Amino acid sequence: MEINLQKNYQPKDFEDRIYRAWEESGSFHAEADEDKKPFAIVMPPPNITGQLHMGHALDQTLQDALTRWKRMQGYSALWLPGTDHASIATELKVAEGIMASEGKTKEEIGREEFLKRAWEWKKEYGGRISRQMRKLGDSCDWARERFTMDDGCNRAVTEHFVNLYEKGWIYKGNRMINWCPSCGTSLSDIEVEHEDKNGLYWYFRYPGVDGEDVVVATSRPETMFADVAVAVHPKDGRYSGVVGKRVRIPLTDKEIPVVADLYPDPEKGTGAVKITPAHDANDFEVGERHGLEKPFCIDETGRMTALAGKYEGMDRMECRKAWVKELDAAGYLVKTEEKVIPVGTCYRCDTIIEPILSEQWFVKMDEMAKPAIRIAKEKALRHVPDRFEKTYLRWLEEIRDWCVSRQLWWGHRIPAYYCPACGQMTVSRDAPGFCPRCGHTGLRQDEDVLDTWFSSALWPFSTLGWPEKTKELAYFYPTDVLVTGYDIIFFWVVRMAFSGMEVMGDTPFRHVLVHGLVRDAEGRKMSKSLGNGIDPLEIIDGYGADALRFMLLIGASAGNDMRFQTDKLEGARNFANKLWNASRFVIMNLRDENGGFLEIADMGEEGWSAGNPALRDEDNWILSRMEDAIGEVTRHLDRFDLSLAAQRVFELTWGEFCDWYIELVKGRLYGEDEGSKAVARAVLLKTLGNILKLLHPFMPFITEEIWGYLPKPAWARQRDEGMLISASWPEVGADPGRETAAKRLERAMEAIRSIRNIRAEAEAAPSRRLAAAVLADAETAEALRAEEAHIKSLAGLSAVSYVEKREDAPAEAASAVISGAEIFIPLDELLDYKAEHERLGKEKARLEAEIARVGSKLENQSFVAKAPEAVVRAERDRLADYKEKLGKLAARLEQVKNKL
RNA sequence: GGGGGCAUAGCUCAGUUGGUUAGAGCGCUUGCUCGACAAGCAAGAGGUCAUAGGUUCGAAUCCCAUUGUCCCCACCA
Repeated sequence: MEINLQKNYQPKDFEDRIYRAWEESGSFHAEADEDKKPFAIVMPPPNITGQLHMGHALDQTLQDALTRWKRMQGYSALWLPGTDHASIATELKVAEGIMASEGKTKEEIGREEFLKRAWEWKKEYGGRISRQMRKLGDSCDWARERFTMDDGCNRAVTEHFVNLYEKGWIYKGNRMINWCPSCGTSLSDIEVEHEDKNGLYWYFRYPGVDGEDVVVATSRPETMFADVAVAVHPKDGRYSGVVGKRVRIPLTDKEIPVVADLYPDPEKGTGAVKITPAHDANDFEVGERHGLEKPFCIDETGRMTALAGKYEGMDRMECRKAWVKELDAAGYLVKTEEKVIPVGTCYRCDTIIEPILSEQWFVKMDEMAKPAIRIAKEKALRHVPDRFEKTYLRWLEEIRDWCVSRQLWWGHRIPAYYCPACGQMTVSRDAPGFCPRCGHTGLRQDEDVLDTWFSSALWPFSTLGWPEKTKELAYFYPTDVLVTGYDIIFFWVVRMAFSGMEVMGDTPFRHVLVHGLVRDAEGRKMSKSLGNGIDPLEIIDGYGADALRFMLLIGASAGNDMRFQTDKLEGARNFANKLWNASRFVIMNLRDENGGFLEIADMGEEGWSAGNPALRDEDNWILSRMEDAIGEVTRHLDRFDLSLAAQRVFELTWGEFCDWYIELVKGRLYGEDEGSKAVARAVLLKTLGNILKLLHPFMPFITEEIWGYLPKPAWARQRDEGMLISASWPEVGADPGRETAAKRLERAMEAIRSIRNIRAEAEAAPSRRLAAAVLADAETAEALRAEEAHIKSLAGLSAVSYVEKREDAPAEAASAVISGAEIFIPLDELLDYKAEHERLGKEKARLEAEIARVGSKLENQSFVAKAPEAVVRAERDRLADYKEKLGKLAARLEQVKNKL
C-alpha cells in the first residue's frame, strides 16, 4: 500500500471515498438476524423540500453515533432513513414555484396538474437531503429508505384511518377550528403559535331596543356583524335590568338579545360580552347553551361575507379599520384602550389565525391518550433527560380532539366517499364502485387531505412494513431510541406514542433522547428571517464532517441548547489533526523504508496482562488508561451521555496517549533493543486501534481512513480484519495488576512536571541540560530509578544523582517537593533565591491550608464514625502525604532563607 | 394564569447516584524550529460554584425561599 500521509488532517482527501466504500460494502444494511440482538432507530424524516441545517446535523450525528456504536457491539443495528411529504410546507413551496414561473395559482392549474407538479418537485428535491446526509457520514440503511407518501405508507394511513373510523374514534363534525386564511386550510391546535401583540380594545355602545344601552369591549370589531347576543353574568347587578331585553348592533337593524351566562367575567372590560359563535370558541359554547344562530361574517379567504353589508369582499383587517372609523363617526365608539392582545398565528406562514366554525374530521383523543400516558408512567417509554416526561404527560393529559383534515391537495386524501344521489358517506379502504345504500355509482372522494402528522405518527411501524406482518416488524419493533428536539415532542413524539399503542399495542420506542437547539454564536435561534443560519455543508467543506460532528457531540449536553461557535469547531478540527498526526507517528514507526511492516510483537491473548515482563511501566500505564477509557466511554454511551463519552476519548487520545505515552516510548523506538521495540509497536498499535474504535461513532471518516493504514495484528479478532465500521467494540476490563507499574510512572510524571516547572520559572535555557539530585525515601527512589531514562529525556536532564541526606544535596539549587522525594536542580547563575523563596513559600501556604482543612475533618468524630471507611482512609493518607511534604518544604525554606 | 430550564474561570460550557486540591476548550501570560503535529509543545495566572436559609459527618450537587434570565403551554371579551 502506498503510504503518503499528509502532514495535516485533510478530510477532503478521503471522506467521499470512505463513504462510498461503506455504502458499497453493505455495512449500513441491517437484517432481521436471529443470531444477533436487534437495535433500531427510525430517523425523524426531514421535509422533502428542506435542506440539511444545523438542527439536522446534531440530530443525525447523535443517531449515527448510537447506531455505529451498537453495530460495533454486534447488534443488528438498523437506522432507517426517510423523508416526509410535509403537506402544508410543500404545498406552499410548490404553489409559489408555479406562481413564479407561470404566474398561475394552484386553483388555475387544478388538482390533478398540481399534484403532478408536486411529485416532480419531490423527485427533484427529495434526493437532495439524502445526498447531504451522506456528506455527514450517516450510516443509515438506504435500502430501506421510505417516504411518508410511498405505497406502503399510503396503505398504512388508509388502514389506520378506516380502523379508527370503524371504532368510532374518527368522526366528522361541525366545530370551532383554527383557520389560516392565507394557507386556506384548517390547522390543529399545536400548529397555531401564540404571541402577545400590542393592540387595541374598542368599547362600543350597543343601543337598547326595549331597554338600556349596553357597552361591550372587543379586540375584533369586524366580527360584530356576526354577533347574535350580548352576554352578561347573571349575578352582575349592573345588568340585571337588561337581561332578556334586546339591543341593536350599531349602524345595523339587527336586534340581538342580552342573555345571562356564566362565561362573562364581571371584572373584565365592561362585564358585557358580544357573542359571535361562528368566530370564537368561547362564544360558540355560549351560543350552544342558548340555542343561538351561528352566522359567519368572515369567509375562508379572510374576507367579509354578505353579512357585513357594504363591506362584503373586503379583507377582515381593512374592514376593521373602516368599520371602527364609521362607528366612531356615528358616536358609537365609547373609548379605546391600548392592551396586549394574545393572537394566534400560523406556524407556517405567520398569518393571524381566524377561529371559525367548520365541518372537519377529528380524531377522538381521550381514550387513545390513556395507554400513551401509561407507558410513560410505567417507564416502558423513558425520556432522556427525564424532565421531558413532564412535558409529554401534561400534553397528553390535557389533550383535546385532533382536527386532522386539511384543505390542501398534497397529502393523503381522506378515504371517505360520498354518493351523488343520496349523499351517503362511505369510509373504506378501497374506492367503492357504487353506493352501498342506493347503489348509485360515481361516488366522489372527500376533497380534503390528512394532517401530515397523521402519517408521521405511524412512522415507527409503517416503515417496518405495517399493516403487513413482516419479519422486520416482529424483529425491530419496538425500536430502541427516538432522537429528536424538544420542540417536536408535542407534534410528533406524543402522536407516535398513542398511535403505536393503538396499532401495535406496544410503545414505538423505549427511549426518547431529547436534544436542544443549535443557536448562533450570540445565542439566537438560527432562522431564515434573521439570516443567521449556518450551512452544515459549508462547514463540512471547510473543516470536515468529523470536526463538525465532534463539535456538535461534545458541545451538546442532553436536552440543552448549544451555541455554534467557530472556535469550538476549530478545536474539534485541531483534535482531528492531533489524531491524524499521532497516527502518522505510529504508522511511521510501524513501517520500514520500503513500506513493509516492521516486527510487531505477537502478544497473543495473555501478552496484554500486567504479568507479562516484556511490558514496561509506560506500557502498563497507557494500557490501564485505555482500559479505563473503554469502561467509561461504554458506560456513558449506555446512559446516552454522548458528550461525556466523547470527552473521555478526547482525554485518552490527547492528554494520555499523545502527551505522555508517545513521548515516553520514543526512547525505545529510537533505541537498539529490537525486542523492546517490537513490544512498543504492539502497544502503540493496540492503543491506537482502540482509540480509533472508541472514536469511530463520533468521527467515522478519519478513524476509518487511519484504520485502513494500520496492519492487522496477530491478536486481531476476525471482525477486526475488515473495515472499522464493522469492527468489534472493545470490551477489556481494568487489569488491577497494572497498578504498581502505573504508580511508578505517575511518580515519575510528578517529578517531570516539577522539574519542568522549575525550569520554566527560572527561565532556564531549554536546550541546556541540567543535572538533578534526588533526596527520596526508599520506595520513591526505586520508582524514580526505574523511570530515570524517562525523567531525563522528558525533563531535559543530563544526569540524576541520589543523595541520602539533605546535607548531601547541592546547596546552590532550586528545589521541588513531590510525594516521597525532594528534587534539587543546581541552576548556577540562573538561580534567583528571592523567587525561589517566594515559590516555596506559596507552596507551603497552600499545603498548610490543605492540612488545616483535612485535619479538622479528621478531628471531627462524627465524620470518622459516619463517613465510609474508604473516604476516611483517603483523607488520612492525604494528610500524611501533605505533612511529609510540608516537613521537607519547611526545612528547605529555612535553607533558602539563609541564602537571602 | 400554569409548567420547565438556566445562573460554575474573561468567554462558551462539563461536572454521572452528595466525599476531587471544582474541570475542559477558547482567550490571557511566559518560554520553545527537542526527528507526529505551530491546527503544535511546555510552564503558569484566573473561580467565596447567583443570594439567603435548611438537611447532612460532609453540599457546586439534595430541600425551601429570593433575584436575574430564557423557554414552553393556556379559549379570556
